[in-house]
Formats: sequence, C-alpha cells, structure tokens
Amino acid sequence: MTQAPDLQAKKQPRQARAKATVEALLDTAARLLASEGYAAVTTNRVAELAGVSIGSLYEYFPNKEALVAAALARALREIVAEVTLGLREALARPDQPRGGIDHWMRAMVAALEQREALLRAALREVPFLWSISEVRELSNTLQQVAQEGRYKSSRLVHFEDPEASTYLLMSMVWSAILQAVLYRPPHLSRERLIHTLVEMVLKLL
Amino acid sequence: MTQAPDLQAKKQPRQARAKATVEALLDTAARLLASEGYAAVTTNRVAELAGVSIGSLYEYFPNKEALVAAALARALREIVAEVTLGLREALARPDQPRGGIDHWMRAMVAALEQREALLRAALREVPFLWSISEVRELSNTLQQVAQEGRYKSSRLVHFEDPEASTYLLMSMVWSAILQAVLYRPPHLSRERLIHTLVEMVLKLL
DNA sequence: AGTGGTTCCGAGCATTCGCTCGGGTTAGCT
DNA sequence: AGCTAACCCGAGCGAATGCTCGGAACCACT
Repeated sequence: MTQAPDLQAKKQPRQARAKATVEALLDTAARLLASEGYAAVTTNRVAELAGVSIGSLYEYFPNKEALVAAALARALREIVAEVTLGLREALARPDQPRGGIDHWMRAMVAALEQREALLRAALREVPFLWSISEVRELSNTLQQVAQEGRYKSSRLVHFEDPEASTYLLMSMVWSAILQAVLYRPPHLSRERLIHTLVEMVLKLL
Repeated sequence: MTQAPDLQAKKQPRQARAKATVEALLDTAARLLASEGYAAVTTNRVAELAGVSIGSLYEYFPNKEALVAAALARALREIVAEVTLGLREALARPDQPRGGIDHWMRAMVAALEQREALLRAALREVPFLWSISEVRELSNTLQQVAQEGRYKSSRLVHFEDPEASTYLLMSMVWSAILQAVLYRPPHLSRERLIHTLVEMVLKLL
C-alpha cells in the first residue's frame, strides 16, 4: 500500500495577513476538491485560485497531501460538532424516543448533505484519507456520542452484547445515511430514508 | 467533477496466446492495486510485471482506466456470484430463519474478506470507480437478490414500506460488513460481527 | 530610521507517466 | 512455401505537476 505522507503543518501563520492566506488556501482546496475532484487539485492551481503564489503555499504546508488533509480535517470537525449538537437537542425533546431519534437523524443527514460533493470526492478519490487522524478517529468519536445518547436517554438497548450492538447500530445508520446522501438512490427520498431508519431503530431498541 | 473516461475494450483477443496476455495484464493490475495502491498502478509497470510489453497492453485496452476497470469488474462479478450462491444455500437449510441468515452473512463476509486489499484500494482510491457499470449496478443487483430471498423464505418482512425497508436493510447489512472487513474495528471480531448482525436482522423480520 | 523576523513571489527544474508508432514475430490457412 | 492477419515489441515523445530557491516586500518594534 502507498506510504503515508507527511501531514504535519510546516509553519504556523503568525500575522493576520498570513492567517488569511492559509484560510484562502484551505477554502480553495476544499472547493476545488468538491467541484472538480482530486485530480484537479494541483498545488499550482490552488495557489492561483486562492490569489496566492505557489511559494507561499509551501510556506505553510510541507506538501500537497498536507494541504488537502488540513482542509478535510476542518470539514470533519464541523460535521462531528453538528452531529453532537444534534444529539443534545434530540435528548432535550419531549416526544421521546421517536422525536429524538428523528431529530438526530435529520441532524446527521443535514450535516452530510451540506458537504455532499466534498465528502464524495474525499471518500472516493483521496488516497491518503485514512492517514488523516480525524478520519481514523471518526468511528470511535461517533460511537462515544452514541453511547452517551444511550446512557442519557431513558430507553435502554436490550441486547446480549450492548457494546457491539451500539457500535454496529451506529455504524449501520451512519453508513446508510452516508450511502444514501452520496449515492442518491432514485427511489429513496430523504423523507423516506429518515422515516424508515427511525422505524428500524425504534424496533431495535 | 472529473469526466468519465472511456472504459470500452479496444480489441478482442482472438488467439489463445493473446487471451493469456490479457489475463496476465488483468491479474497483474489487480495484484498491484491490492498490494501497493492505485498510485502504483502505472501502465509501464503493469506491462513489465505481467511479462508483456507496453505496446501490447495498448492493443487490448484503450487507456489505463479501462484496464483497471476491467480488473475490478471481474472481481465484482465473482463477488456477486458468490453472494447469490450463498443465498441459494441459505434458503436450502432446515434451521430457518436463523441458520439461513447466518449462512448468508458468512458468505458475504467470506466473499469480501477474500478480496479485502483490492476492495480497500478500489473504494478509497480509484477515482472513476462509479463509472464502472458493474459498480453502479451493484446495489440494485444486491437488492434484487435480497427481494428474492424475501419472497422465497417463509418469513416475511412486516414493514409499512417493505420496498424501502428491504433496500435499506440490505444496504445497511452490506455496508456494515464491508465497513467491518475493510476497517477491522479492533473490538469487533468476525464472529461477534456475524452474531450481532444475525440478531439484529432477526429482530427486524 | 534601522533591523530582524515574517511573508510573499514565480520562473523553472526534475521527474513521472500515459501513450504512440514503426517495425518485427508468430499462428493459421491454402 | 507463401501469404495475411493477429500479435508483440520498447525507445522515446509530449505534457503535466510537485516543489525549490533566491530574492523582494512587508510588518512590528525600538
């Protein structure tokens, strides 16, 4: 398998001007990846579109991979934050458990749909995706969030193997939503997806 | 997004000698993709490792993408065949429904595990994966297999929306297995995965 | 105004890789 | 044997791309 590249940031921007440069580079990299795919993300092009010279790019990122990794890590952190917030809101609702689960599902769908193109390109084309720490830790993070939901809600999962069940249930729901958002199966609208998933989860709890 | 490349075969091998050449190229491409990732699959390298000249490679494949696509399509057809066979065997078992479901799950896990590295590289790195027709049709094919299983088994799924439910259930189980095989979560052994999945599916039927 | 650190610049180097093309070799047939 | 089509060969072309490097411009501080 391909060797994991160096993803460490090279240098920290100190002045405000430099911070803006780095932000512009990250934005442009993400935009380009989402709209034209990984092959279109060339360092020269990113620098040009960001209104920055290629030399400046290499002041803050050791190589191309580190740039893309930073852009993806930022997007992933946003997603995790939104899903976590969604769970908190879900637990606060009076119409448990259906209302809570429904709300949480919608939060996940929204978080993924907002970044649909970026996620598609990342998952399908970025070779070093799994050497980005935020990506590797995602499933653990999600599992922790799910466990928290299980503890705090009044309902409990009744399985012989609650740990594996929670992990699998979360993993399955997440995969199904991701799949549906990215692949858009023609006969499965967003509403139908959410409703069916809610029913299935309720049946399992 | 990147434009879909031409994946049509250029010319058919007629003599046995030529057929062997094509097979060697497909084998080598798959092996290289599985062991070193997509970046390592260069046409010159594939030809060299296959013991064939680069000129001969381009006799039978119009471009690099078509070569990789052909190798992946072959692997996918094998997987579908094994999963379909697994369902037939499952339906013939006396210990329904648990024994059948368990058997089918094992068939899926085995089919995917056998090609673990190849699938990992394909799913993570091959940019044009979704312009391969066998890939695009996979989820439909699987759904049809699942529908067949639902009809032929004595048990029926009792959902308000049986079509969406079957699709989602199949999609979720498939994703969960694929996920588990490719990412090998540390606390989820094969046995634990299969057992938990069987329990969940039984609970949903 | 001087100074040292920070930021920015962009032409071009070095390398890689997909693919062509002109020509040689082999198989199958009469 | 002679002929044609199928098959095979591999040096090298052309284009793309990651990244360097020497130096200019800018900022914050005294």
